[in-house]
Amino acid sequence: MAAESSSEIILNQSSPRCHPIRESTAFLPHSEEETRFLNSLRLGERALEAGETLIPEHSRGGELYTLLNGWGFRFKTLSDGRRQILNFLLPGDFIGLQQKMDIAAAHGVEMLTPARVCRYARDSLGAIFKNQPGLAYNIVWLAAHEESLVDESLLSVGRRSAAESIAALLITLYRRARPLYKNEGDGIPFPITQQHISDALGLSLVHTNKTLRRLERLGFHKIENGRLIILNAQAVKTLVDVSPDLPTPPRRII
Amino acid sequence: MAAESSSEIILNQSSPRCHPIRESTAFLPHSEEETRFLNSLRLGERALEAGETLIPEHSRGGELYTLLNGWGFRFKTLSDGRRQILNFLLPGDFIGLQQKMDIAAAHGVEMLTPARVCRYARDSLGAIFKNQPGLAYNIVWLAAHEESLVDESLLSVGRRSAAESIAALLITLYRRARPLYKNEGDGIPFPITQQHISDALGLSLVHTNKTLRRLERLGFHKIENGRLIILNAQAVKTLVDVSPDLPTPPRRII
DNA sequence: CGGTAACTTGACATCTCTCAACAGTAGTGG
DNA sequence: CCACTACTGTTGAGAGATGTCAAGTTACCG
Repeated sequence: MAAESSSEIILNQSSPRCHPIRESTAFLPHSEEETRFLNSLRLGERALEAGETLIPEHSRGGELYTLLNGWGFRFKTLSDGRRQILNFLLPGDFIGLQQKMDIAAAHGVEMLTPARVCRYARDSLGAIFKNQPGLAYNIVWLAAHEESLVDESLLSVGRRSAAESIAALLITLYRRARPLYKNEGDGIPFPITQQHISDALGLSLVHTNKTLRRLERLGFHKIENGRLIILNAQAVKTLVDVSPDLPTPPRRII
Repeated sequence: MAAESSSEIILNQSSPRCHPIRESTAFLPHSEEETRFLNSLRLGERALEAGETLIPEHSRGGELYTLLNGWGFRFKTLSDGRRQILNFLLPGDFIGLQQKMDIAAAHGVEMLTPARVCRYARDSLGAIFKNQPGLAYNIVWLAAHEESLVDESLLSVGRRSAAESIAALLITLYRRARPLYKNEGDGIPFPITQQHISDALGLSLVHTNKTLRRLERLGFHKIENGRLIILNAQAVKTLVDVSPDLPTPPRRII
């Protein structure tokens, strides 16, 4: 993650603009009208620091956000502190749907890096559904896609060995992030600690470390200077048999 | 599950009707117009046998269904046969969204009991989004709610012990199913084998059996004659700290 | 230069898995 | 009516993967 201004500023100008995601070719475009409509719903940006909580774990009916910049994750914790990361959030992801719908057992959201989110008005969902069926469709697409990520994670945690799980996670993150950072040379930014990997895969920190080192010694990947590089994608794919690449660019609300 | 006619019949009359879910008070009602609109999209029912596959694992762009009757589950498998059940499907659940949206890595769907589903026309999603924002909203609600089930399952598999996971699963199923079977006396129908529990929680069959027996000996629950009864809900809740009950009745597309 | 967070590594404990055998039940066909 | 098969459930014994504890090391930051 490039360093980003992280002062806690909430822009709320007369015409609140959210500076768009850089690599917009990575996403399906909106129509003129959709863009205009979304502009009218924006409350402006909010900047967050690394480690900051965007949504507390048991909140209800909060705001809706699109992640413009930076990484985060969704999580749940048990009363004794055990934590499970549900999935990682990358630029373009839509945040807060479950809370908005007052679904019980909603998760928390925390940032991994300094980040900017675009805030949407409280009744945006209703407005989008009434007036912009195309955008509403995007929202379901995003929800269904996020669920598919959790599905994949559940498959890992439930049925893959530690090494397979970790390899699958690295590959999945690489695939999701790579299109966003095409212009930055090899690999992707990797602001995730071993503790995060542990919490995402239901492993202990120690075992995660040992397995990660083993994969690195075997030449599968390299993590250095906060970047992840996949060195032997073919071998990793053989090891983990992940599903094939996405055929179409992801949708978005921004 | 009561025995159900399970001949492979596809009704496709001039005015295809789907016999509604019995206990409709368990769901949020539709408006007159919404009901009329849904009627126009229905292709009729399809009856399935226990064990039958409704959606094969790597299919794309299939039909959409609402489960009227009977239970099923979503699943993924690895190439060597290891299987993970993602969540269980109960009457009222909406099926096939990920496939419809051509999201890679979609799951399969299989029935646990004889079941009836209501089939919807191929372009129903678009029609609903264009014309019935309220129903479109229901679809996102259903998608977000299903994701919250997977979230909870991931928390179990990742961070709970075998006993905690199993107890949490039993409670969650009980809570979901109980409103549907209020008129049947105690407990809920329980068409789930120990192998299914294993595959849902990432456990071995043997360990599942031993843990289940232990919980039963401890007086937490009872499974007999294909029904599940929770005997000591308070104790189980203490053991697993699941989230509080849903505040509102679930939505539906039917 | 001290202090904190992240990362490493070894030794040992334990939960869960695998293997193996058997019991109960339902369906099937002779 | 009885074998026969298939599926589900049950239990014990030993093996293996992963967790826990403990002790550093490295990197970063004020």
